[in-house]
Amino acid sequence: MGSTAERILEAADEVLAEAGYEGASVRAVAERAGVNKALIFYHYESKSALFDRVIQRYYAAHLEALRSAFEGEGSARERLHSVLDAYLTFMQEHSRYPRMVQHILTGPGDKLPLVTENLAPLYGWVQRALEELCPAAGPLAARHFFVSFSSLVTGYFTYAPALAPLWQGEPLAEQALDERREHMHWLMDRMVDGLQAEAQP
Amino acid sequence: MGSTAERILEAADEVLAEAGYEGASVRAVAERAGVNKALIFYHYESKSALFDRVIQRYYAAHLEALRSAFEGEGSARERLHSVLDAYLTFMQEHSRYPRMVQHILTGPGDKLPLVTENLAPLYGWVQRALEELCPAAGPLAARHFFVSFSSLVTGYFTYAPALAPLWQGEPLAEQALDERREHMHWLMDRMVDGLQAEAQP
Amino acid sequence: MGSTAERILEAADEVLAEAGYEGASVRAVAERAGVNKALIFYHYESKSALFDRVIQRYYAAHLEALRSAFEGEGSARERLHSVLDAYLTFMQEHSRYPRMVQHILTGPGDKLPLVTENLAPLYGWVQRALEELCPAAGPLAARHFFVSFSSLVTGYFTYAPALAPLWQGEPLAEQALDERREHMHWLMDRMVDGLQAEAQP
Amino acid sequence: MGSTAERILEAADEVLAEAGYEGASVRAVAERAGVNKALIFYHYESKSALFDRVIQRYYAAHLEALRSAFEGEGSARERLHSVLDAYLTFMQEHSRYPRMVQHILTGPGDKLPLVTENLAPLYGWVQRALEELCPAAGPLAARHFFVSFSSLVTGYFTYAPALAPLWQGEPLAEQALDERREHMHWLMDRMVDGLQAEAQP
DNA sequence: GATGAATGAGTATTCATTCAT
DNA sequence: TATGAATGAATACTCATTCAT
Repeated sequence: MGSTAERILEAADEVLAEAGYEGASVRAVAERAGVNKALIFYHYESKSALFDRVIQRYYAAHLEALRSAFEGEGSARERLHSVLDAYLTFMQEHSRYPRMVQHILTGPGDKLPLVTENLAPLYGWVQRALEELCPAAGPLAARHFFVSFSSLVTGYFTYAPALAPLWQGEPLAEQALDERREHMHWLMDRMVDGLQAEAQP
Repeated sequence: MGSTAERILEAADEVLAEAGYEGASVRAVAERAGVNKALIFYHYESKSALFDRVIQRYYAAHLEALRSAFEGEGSARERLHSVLDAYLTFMQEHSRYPRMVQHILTGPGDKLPLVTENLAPLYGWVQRALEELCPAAGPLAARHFFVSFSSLVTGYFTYAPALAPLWQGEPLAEQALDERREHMHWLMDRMVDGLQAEAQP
Repeated sequence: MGSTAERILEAADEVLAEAGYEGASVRAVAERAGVNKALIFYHYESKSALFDRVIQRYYAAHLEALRSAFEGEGSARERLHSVLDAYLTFMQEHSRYPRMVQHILTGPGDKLPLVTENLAPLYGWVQRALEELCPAAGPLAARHFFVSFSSLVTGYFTYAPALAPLWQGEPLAEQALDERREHMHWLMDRMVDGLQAEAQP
Repeated sequence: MGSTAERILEAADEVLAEAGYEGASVRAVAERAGVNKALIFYHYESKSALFDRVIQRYYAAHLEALRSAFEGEGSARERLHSVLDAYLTFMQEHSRYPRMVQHILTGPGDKLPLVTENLAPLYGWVQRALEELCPAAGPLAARHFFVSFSSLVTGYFTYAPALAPLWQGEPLAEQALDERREHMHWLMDRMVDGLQAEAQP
């Protein structure tokens, strides 16, 4: 539980969130974990491998958190709301994670495969969840909604630090996040409404 | 036009897009611009100042591109569509820009003020454009739609490189972007429909 | 004893003596110590901290060498001669030190506090040693003799390299230093004679 | 009078006094003189040549100021006092100069010939002024008094910045310098007294 | 497991100097 | 005379990584 390797991983998590992969340094991780710099290379092969683990750990938890929601019963609309809830709850509990992913996605391509790999299953699930609502191609195809959902959920965490000075309170406070959740469910309903209306003119 | 200072700025733009601020090096900029490293410090005070210029240049152009759309005539719905069009066109022409902003937003806070400063006027414009449609507070307040619009527009560019292997073609190709534009106009209409329905129950 | 950190310190001592703080480079120290440049920053925080150590080491030894002479028994005249002897002996054994101090004193003020700090106790000691001989104020006050003694002792080492071509032999050779010591004791006696004569007219 | 070349020389003077040769930069001189950096190389061959000029200018004025005092009439004692006065007056009017010389003397040897060259005539004059008072060799030879006088005069300016915090007032204020002058004349008298006593036992 | 020491390649930045205009 | 642009070599300092203990 509190093993050294885990303490290092936890420290790496914090450092990665604060500095991004390029800005993060092994020394910073060692200092935060309270261990010798060389020990990090004993437990993890390299800086790159260490931070890969941090991301992988998040992805594993993320996929696990969404799987049951996708596999749930009920109408497409119900399942989508339940997925959105699970998604937002996970993000709320790990608000560093969406920021890390966005940072990797917009950074140098080296780390991109890490994201792509883990995005693939999610992409498949969303495709299936939307297949009865969406046309197979065109601007209302499932793949567009996949991007839209992802952007909407993660974007809020991306913009949060820039919004803080413009808003009255902290965008990541619990109350603010609850309101955001309502906003997103409302959006989701409008999308489903719209898709159903398109289906039967 | 092709002055050395501009060649450096152009090179810095490319390097910043590829590597992000932390990953970018002055040497890389110098090599790409084909100039001596020291010359960069002659033309720009520091690495930080150089990349600030790159961002500011984009922001100036971005705000200029949106101003006329916001100031246009017509119904709220029409103006919103026109803003969305201007927004997407600008992003399409400068697809590195949204990625840079997202990278800064999710990185260490040092460069955050640069984004906040420039986000403020945009925030004000959106508030005004939505004021007749949105309630003053709660989950349907204008500020939530500001985040949603921003996330939707920029998110596509963020996710593009990760989507490429999952989709059949390049997401930033002209045809794909046109389809995305249709998708976003459809979303915009659903939002406005929803807001108008809320207004008169 | 011959640890790497000490080898670096010794090399820094030599380099500082030869080039002065501004002229000294970390590379020069590394080369002279036969170690990697980065190792210097591992053992000492910065160039500034490294050279501070060099000076502090001298000052600690210097103060230690003079303390017993100041605390000795005997008449004021005897104690002054004994202090002068200890002072000259220390300088003779560390002839780089007075030159370093003079160089700092006449250079940019950054490093000045380092000297001031260490000069303070010496100043106090001299004040006390002279209090029964000197008036409290005016041109014969102890503080003037403090400057005069200090200048006379250190000045010889300052001028030594410039004197070498004018004199027949090396001013820092043992024999020359012994003669200089006699000169200074003679001067000291003339000063004490004079002060005593002033006291009882 | 206010020609560009002179403005540069004046700026170089100030910069040299503040930073020392190693710490001084051509850019700093250019900025202070309000001219383009390259112009300095047009008027003066190099950084080294520029600062050499600064020193040479001082030395020429210094020798000129002392020549008449050395050549004056009167007893040896009178002439020595008059030289001391001229010396101190010159230093008082150019307090940067003694500090520059001390800085060069205690720095890397490159600039040493500049000092030695100019020290030689002064050395000869003092030898002659003292020849009737001093033995030809030994600890009371003229050459020792040359060093002692020089050290005493210049040393005060060297130690001034370090003394300021220990003393009540600024050591370079006019009043303080006047008191110092008295102190040195007293010392001079004690030396001459002593030398004359040695001559006739 | 864990540490202190060590290194080569990298970082941003400043230097004195040159040259075309 | 004067300037803006340009450069190669230097600056202090940090990096991820290795290794002996």
